[in-house]
Amino acid sequence: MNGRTTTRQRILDESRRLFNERGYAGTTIAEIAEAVGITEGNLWYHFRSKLDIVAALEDQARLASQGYRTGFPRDRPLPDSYVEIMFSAMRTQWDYRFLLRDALQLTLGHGAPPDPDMAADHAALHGMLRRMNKEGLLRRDPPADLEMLSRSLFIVSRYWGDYLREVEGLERLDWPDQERGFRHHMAVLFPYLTASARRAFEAALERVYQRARVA
Amino acid sequence: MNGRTTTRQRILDESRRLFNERGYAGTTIAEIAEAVGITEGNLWYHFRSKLDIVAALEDQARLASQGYRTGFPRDRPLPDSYVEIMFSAMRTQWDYRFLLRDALQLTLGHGAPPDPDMAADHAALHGMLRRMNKEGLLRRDPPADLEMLSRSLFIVSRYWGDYLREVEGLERLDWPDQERGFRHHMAVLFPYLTASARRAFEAALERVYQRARVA
Amino acid sequence: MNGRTTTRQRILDESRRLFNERGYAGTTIAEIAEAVGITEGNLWYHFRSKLDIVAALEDQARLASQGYRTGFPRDRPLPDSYVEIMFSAMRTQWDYRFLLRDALQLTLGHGAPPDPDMAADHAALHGMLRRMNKEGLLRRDPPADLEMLSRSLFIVSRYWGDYLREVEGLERLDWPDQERGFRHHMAVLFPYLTASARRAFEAALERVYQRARVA
Amino acid sequence: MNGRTTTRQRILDESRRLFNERGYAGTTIAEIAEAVGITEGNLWYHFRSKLDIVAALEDQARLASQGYRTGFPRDRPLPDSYVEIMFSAMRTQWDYRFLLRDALQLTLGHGAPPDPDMAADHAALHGMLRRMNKEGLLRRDPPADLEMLSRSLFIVSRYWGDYLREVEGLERLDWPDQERGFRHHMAVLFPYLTASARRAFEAALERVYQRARVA
DNA sequence: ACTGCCGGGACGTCCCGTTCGT
DNA sequence: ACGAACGGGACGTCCCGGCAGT
Repeated sequence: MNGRTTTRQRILDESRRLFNERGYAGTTIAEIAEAVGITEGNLWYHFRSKLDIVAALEDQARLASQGYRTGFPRDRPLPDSYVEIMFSAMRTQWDYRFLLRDALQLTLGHGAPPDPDMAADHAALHGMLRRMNKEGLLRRDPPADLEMLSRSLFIVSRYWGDYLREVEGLERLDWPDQERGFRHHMAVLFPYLTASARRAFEAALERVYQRARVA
Repeated sequence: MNGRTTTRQRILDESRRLFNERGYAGTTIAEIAEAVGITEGNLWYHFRSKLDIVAALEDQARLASQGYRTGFPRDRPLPDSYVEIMFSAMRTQWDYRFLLRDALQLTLGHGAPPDPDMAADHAALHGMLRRMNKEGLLRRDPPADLEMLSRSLFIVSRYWGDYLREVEGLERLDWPDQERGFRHHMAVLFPYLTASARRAFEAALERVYQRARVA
Repeated sequence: MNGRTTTRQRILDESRRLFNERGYAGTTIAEIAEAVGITEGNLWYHFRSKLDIVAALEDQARLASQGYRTGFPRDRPLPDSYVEIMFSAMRTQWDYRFLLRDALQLTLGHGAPPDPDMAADHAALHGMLRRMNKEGLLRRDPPADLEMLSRSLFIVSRYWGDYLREVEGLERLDWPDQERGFRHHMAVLFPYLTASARRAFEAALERVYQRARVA
Repeated sequence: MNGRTTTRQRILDESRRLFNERGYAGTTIAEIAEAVGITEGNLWYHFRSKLDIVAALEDQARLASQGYRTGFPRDRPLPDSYVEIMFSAMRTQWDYRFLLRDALQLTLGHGAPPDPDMAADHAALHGMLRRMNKEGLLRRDPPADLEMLSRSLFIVSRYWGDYLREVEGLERLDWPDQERGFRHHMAVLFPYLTASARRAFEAALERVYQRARVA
């Protein structure tokens, strides 16, 4: 309609939305076409099969997650990196949540392994915790099992959106909701932090909040 | 075949399994009938529609969750109640996980509210934390936001199974896996407990483990 | 409608007719269903895919051709066996001609070998010629290459129907047409027969004709 | 790409190949466009419909068959004309075989008559046999029914390619295969020839073979 | 309680013809 | 001459609900 090749992107956006809302199998080609405002025939021109759309969305998700995992300068203070990466990861995992939720259906038959990017996100989190431990940000008193702690933290941020949807009936994840999710993530991490580390995290959080409110 | 009304139960069991594995929309009546070993016509005799099966499964799930929420004697020590209830909740939420995951598809159209039992599970957890606080099992030092803590704890136990499936590729939740999940739940709770409370929880955990290994 | 399981057979009959007339790809499921007088949904109950119909027709054809290849008593005079087998083969090859004509489309993808029954028919013909040679029914003067002769004979009877359709525009193969085809087959064989063998074949032919006219 | 109007010819070549291999209905516009290496929109520029392609191919076939039917000098010895015409006819009938095989689908609806060129080829063959009879090349002993003989001969050469494909699984008709086919054609004609005519045909055959091996 | 059969409709796919812009 | 994009509809598949018969 407006730009040149926007139709393809509009298809991807609407597909992602519908897949997330109704699941892959619960979404029909006709619904996608209608949401985009084109005919099914035209949709077929852009993507020859429903799985082709998923493949394109997978590429998008991969690009996004690689972006925030490698895109932050190593010399930044750890709390800032931690907060920013976790926020980006939460957002991406939510935006493409059907990829994980319906993974079993999507790979049914050609037995693909579980998504490697999920594990990569978790590994990044685990790595940051180890670095925080080395740099003395974690308390020694209740000795933390970093592996277990990182997994719990991962779960809280990964499934925060699903929790909201299932328990509170929300269908969209606005900024305040995401902020709340991150606070729950932090509620798990905080008792393991030293007093000074807590202050550093609070400050880092505040910086991200302000930037987000501007945008 | 053997008993009188076993067919109905076999239908429910297989449906639950398939719905969990492939999602509601991704499972066909024919697949259910074939898995049970009966014809589609016979299946129709027992349940007139696919949603009727879901309704029956919802009743089962409701009965189960009400059972463990009200079935424990009030005079038991809190740690024992906590551990047993959380274990039962984890199991039930996993066994009927499609009810939550596909809730949006299942209520699509007749706009039903989000599942009340989920909120009830969370409320029970919240209530136990408040009682634990009153009885002095929680530390005062890092003052816990009980609402937030209970939500994080809920998320860890509720989505532990999904995490395993998505990240580690598991398709079944055996006892060791459930035990691991509960340890992650505990890793979140422990830094908020007093030293004596921790010992009480460890003992309660051990009792449940032994009982489980016997069965 | 009338009998118990006739629907399945009616589907096979109409499918065979339409596949022969319009080719496999040129025939639609809707056309078959309409020709049978049932809905597409019901047709799907009997055959879950278009290729399933073809598979069932292949079985029918295999049974028929095995029938006439093994069903004739070995002690009959050779000319009678020859005539009867060739007639039956002509009929079956015509009735299921789409199986051969569209073989490439039907096996496209799962690279099946060419139909073995065709080769079996040709082998049976070759074998009869060898027996005729041993028993002195063939002339020695223009020494026949039996392999080549049997192939030419096979081609004339196999493609007689196609010839009629393509050149004379016929769509059905009535008895007089089949008889004409067999005469062309015989026109190829006769110059290779001894005088007495010719008379024996003429008599065998006459017997088949009379039987056919009665039926 | 290279020449100006080559695209049109490339379309015709690939279409003919695909139609022969998969049948008219079994071939899609998209497949043709992909085989040629152009877009469907561009293909539409050259041929507005699938049937337009067929019409152009029919013209090509007509031109070719008229060429070999009228292109041979009348004063050549009969055996040479016979052999050369039959070879050319075999080749053309094979190259455009889908025109005959799928004739029913192609004319479905606007009830066209069967292809006149087929009859013309057969008429030419019949005419040559009559001339051969007049010039004493045929034996009197087993008196040949020229009409029937010419039809059998026609069938053997016309369907030789189909026979190879159906029974021997070949997909291409190389020169040795075509030569074999012509030998089978000759195996039908030979017993009707006089001894001297046979020698003349053998010599004519040899001349064609040598010319073919050079090219 | 269970089977065989059936109808209507939806889904994913895909095809053919067409229009634009370059 | 050619590529990008598109519309409308058909095809094969398949699903869900339903009923007669036993």
